[in-house]
Amino acid sequence: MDKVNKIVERAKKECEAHGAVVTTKRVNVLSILLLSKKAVSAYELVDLYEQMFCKPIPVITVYRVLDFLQSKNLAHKLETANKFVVCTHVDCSHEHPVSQFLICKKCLKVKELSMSKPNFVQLKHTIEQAGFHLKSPQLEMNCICKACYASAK
Amino acid sequence: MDKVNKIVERAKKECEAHGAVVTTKRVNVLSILLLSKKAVSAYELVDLYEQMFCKPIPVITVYRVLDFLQSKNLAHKLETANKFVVCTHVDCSHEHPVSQFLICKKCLKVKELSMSKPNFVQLKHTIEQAGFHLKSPQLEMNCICKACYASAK
DNA sequence: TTGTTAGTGTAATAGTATAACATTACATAA
DNA sequence: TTATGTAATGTTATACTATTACACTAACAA
Repeated sequence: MDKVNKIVERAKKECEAHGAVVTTKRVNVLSILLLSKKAVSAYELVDLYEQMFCKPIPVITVYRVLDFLQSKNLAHKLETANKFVVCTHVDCSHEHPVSQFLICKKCLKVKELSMSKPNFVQLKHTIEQAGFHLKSPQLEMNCICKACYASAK
Repeated sequence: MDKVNKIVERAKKECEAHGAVVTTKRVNVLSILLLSKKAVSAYELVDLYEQMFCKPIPVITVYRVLDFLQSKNLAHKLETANKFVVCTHVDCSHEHPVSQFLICKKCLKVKELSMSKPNFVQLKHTIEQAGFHLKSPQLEMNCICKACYASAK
């Protein structure tokens, strides 16, 4: 719990540095994401919020908080899973890189990697050649984690 | 229309070669996908089906047909859009490659590229290093097509 | 004080997907 | 032919994901 508080503190500072208002709900939702070992849906966040903070939260508010967190690069939406994760780079201030998410489709554990610059340049080039412009480079890989792979045998 | 029929004929042969039963509904849904210039949702398929064939089709049947088409590599689901497209490699019989989908988030036009073998090997290696196994290598890129990009100015 | 804005709440609804169970069509064995 | 099994399809209901429209509140500025 202490660990989480520390990370939340850091996130708060990030927020303030970006001119963002840090409300209780935003901190609480972020805390849940930080505590979660896996990607969670908006409706799961509603349930977890009530469990952890003994207060109900409407799902629309969760979506709005998630939008806010995403706009500050504190969280990501996994489009292939319709679930959300905290940004693992929340504790570093440098420019946000291209993310590659390895998503275990069994347990929803997620690992966020960064793409190398050369790879990114190459990718972008390929896309331009095909007549498209890359909008938001976020790659999601349909994976199985070691643990699930082992237990599936 | 003739062109579509030809492609459907080819798909039929593909199906039969794979030991698949080719029903009217499957052909019809495939035809709609072939005719569509963009990715379509299951419910859009329900509407288009009724328009084109003057017969209602339950959405569950559409989902089942889509599952079938996907299992035969005749169609793909775009996970980031919850929409479906015909496989552009439907007319070649070789082993199915890794697909990279460039998806225009404005008009839903989709281009399906194949990943080079070296890139795939590298990707796979990276993923293994991170403690995951790649399950189905399908990459979806959040893009804007040239036409939409130009008209957005 | 009044006005403005950001944040949040209430209620309804749109859009995506599947579960559970019933029925039909067709092939094949008895 | 009849029985039987299997694949395909249909009916109904429901779960899950996301947003719209409008109302309310608090904090701050003019």
